[in-house]
Amino acid sequence: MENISDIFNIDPNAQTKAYRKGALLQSAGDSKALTFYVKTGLLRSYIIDSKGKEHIFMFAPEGWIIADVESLEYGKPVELYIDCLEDSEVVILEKELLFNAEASKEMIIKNANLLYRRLGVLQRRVLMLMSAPAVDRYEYFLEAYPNLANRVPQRMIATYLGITPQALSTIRAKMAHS
Amino acid sequence: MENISDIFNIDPNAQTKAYRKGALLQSAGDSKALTFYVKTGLLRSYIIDSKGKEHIFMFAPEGWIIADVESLEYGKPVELYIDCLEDSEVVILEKELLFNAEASKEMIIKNANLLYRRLGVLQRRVLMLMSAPAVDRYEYFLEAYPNLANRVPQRMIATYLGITPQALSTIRAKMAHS
DNA sequence: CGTACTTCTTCATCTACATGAATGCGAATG
DNA sequence: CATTCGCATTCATGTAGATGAAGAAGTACG
Repeated sequence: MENISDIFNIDPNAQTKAYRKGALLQSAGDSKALTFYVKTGLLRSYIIDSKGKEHIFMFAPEGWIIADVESLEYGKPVELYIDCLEDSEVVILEKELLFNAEASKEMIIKNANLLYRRLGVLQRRVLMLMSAPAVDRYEYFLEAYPNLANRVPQRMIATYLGITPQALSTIRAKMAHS
Repeated sequence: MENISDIFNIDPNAQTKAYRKGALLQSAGDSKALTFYVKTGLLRSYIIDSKGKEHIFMFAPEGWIIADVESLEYGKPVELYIDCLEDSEVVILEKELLFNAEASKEMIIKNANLLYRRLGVLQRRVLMLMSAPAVDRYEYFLEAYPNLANRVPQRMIATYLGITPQALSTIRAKMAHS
């Protein structure tokens, strides 16, 4: 996750919509996946698995873009819920806007490079999930997103890391004792 | 993982290098991360964790591109090993070629969209690693990459799924019994 | 042909983390 | 102010998958 603010040909005067904390912007099963640019506030995307458990895919603070890319790109049913963790102002984007032919070449290259960086972030995420124990994933999260740790509840950090809130609690307890 | 062949402004006459099965093309600790386009054969990228265990990040059959994107984009030390699972012909790319200003706008848009699709694939991978049990991940792998399952030894599929070869063996035994 | 090597499998044991329940606490709400 | 509710914590128990060892079968190579 790196900041992709003021990019993606986003018209700073584009019409924004305001949502209250807790508002649900997209739901699994929706007919069409949307793309949101976050001007202010904080969004998250997550799935609910077959046992009813939440798993957070990503957080999107101001300047970020968040979407169900798999659904957008492969036409699969929408699977990611997207909601507000804080009061937020967002712009709803058409996916085609990101790389449309009207944009300047420089802008497209800029956007493409940002996507490429996202790949780097996801590479890290996959490798951590496969190879690192929960405590290491937590420490990496704290380093990589220090401000987020203060804005989101522990239980959400836990489901982002792929563990339960209880497990995170004991990890934190152990870390405090040393 | 979808096919990204004949894209990425790859000159079909570009000079290719031939490598034998088992050849190591990139190693953790290398000073500069490389990008490989696979013309024929099969490559993989993987890390070796602190306990000496391998974890495969991805396979790259003919037509694919493979690289340590995190190192390329964030200037981090090279962490991914890349080697040949079959005799292969590859083209070594400069990263800048992907989105350079000389390429046509259409080509850049094409490339950017391919990157976007890769994001969709990685989204799926992360969600599976977080929420799905090993047996589901294996079944998804078989569906998504049916031909790879025949070209790659079980133990590598296991480390791609994030489990041990023993665990995969018992999963397969159970699946055969039903 | 025999030896070595790799892959796959099975089993016994161990461990990281999940699950479920109980408690305390602070913030929101009437 | 009292009540509720969400969040974090702790504990007792359960389980998916790891670990380590050992054997069977296939393959490479002298």
